[in-house]
Amino acid sequence: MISNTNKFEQLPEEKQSRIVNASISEFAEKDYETASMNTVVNQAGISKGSLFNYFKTKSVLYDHIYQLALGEVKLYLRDVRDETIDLSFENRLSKVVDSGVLFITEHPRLARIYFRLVYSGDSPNRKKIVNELQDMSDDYLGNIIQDAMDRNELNPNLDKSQSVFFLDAVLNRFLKEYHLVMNQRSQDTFDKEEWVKGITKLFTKGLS
Amino acid sequence: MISNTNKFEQLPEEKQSRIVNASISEFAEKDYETASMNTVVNQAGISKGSLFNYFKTKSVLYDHIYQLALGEVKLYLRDVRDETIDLSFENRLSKVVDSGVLFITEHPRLARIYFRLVYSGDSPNRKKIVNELQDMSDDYLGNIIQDAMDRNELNPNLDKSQSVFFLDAVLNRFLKEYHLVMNQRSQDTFDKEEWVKGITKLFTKGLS
DNA sequence: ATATAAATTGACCACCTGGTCATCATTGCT
DNA sequence: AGCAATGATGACCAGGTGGTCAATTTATAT
Repeated sequence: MISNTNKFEQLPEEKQSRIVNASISEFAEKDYETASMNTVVNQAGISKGSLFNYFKTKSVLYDHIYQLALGEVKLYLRDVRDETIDLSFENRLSKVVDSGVLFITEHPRLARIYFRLVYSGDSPNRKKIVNELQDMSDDYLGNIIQDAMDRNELNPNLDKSQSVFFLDAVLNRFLKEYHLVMNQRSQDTFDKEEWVKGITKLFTKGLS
Repeated sequence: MISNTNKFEQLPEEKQSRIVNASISEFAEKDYETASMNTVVNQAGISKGSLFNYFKTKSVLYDHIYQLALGEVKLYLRDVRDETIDLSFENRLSKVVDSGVLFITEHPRLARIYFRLVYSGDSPNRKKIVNELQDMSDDYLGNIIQDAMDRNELNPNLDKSQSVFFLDAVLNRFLKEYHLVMNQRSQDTFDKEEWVKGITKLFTKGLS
């Protein structure tokens, strides 16, 4: 018995997914402190003792769910990175936004957990996790910017880490807004292409 | 007895400020659900019954504190708007950042409550409050951008609301980061001027 | 079929929450 | 001084929390 989640991973898949599903829903709906283990066990249709047998504490369960979400995000990021190496900065940026939008559409609850995590919440290990995400984003966007600088699409004398910060800020905020609009089911008034154009223009030419 | 907080406002100022102080600390440290009225009464040195006499519910107390914070923010915004009407977009932006930095420095706990509120949290009336703040920001930054467009400092064909969105995203994220760095007392490595320069450059000329 | 081991259960625990209200203390008025 | 009214108190309440564990069910091996 090496891993904490070993007991859980040896469960029949159907039971696993019932538990994961219930946990995702609960952690998406309420923040860490407010999320209830009782709700999880009821929704999953298992007993409380079992859940605490599979995951020693609430914090361990949260960590498991978070790792799932992170893994999923990484898949999307890897894909879009590989598929856009040869594109211009503008086109690449556009694809990155698309990928974020797609993730939110396909995994709205995971997106919600993500936004909860980065934008506040008192999840355990929050600092560690946020730093981890920050490093990932810095690395990811840093590469895209560096490539564009190498091709003279962006000013090669840029403060790279600052530029990454700005890019990250705008992308994250945009995706957060998109997530919100999606959840309110009023996406009709939301012209994604117009926004993508605006973002790329801002970063290439500014507002003047 | 018209207002809900009337009883509270008739208290001796010293007692009022003890209660306000304790409340600010508690709501700054924990989010709404987790913040404890017991902690507030202990810290303020009053009895529980009294607190619930002054503020009928936790939510009413929170609202009172939030209104205080909002009022304070508005003072800063009004000041910087009035003082910078004649400045160029760049200089004006710089002053806005300065003002935000000053607010965070002088009211770190209120800033924390603010960030908690906008970036997540399940405060009561959250949606209403966030919309209120959003409108305020839209109005405020919208004016600055409009002025710059009128002077041909920014492209007059800009999508204004989009530009406001971007500006708001970057400014907020920057201030959030600044607030974080301040709280870790490691501001030595933080070159504010360099960041202000970077922000104004991004919005005027982009990254190329 | 039986004995053993492993998995599952839910009543139960100590603790904390927002909120109440009978009781007591203080004040102001005559 | 005595009375009334108002203010302050904290024990108390119902309800919820994360977590435990003796007892029971289920699976395995012979």
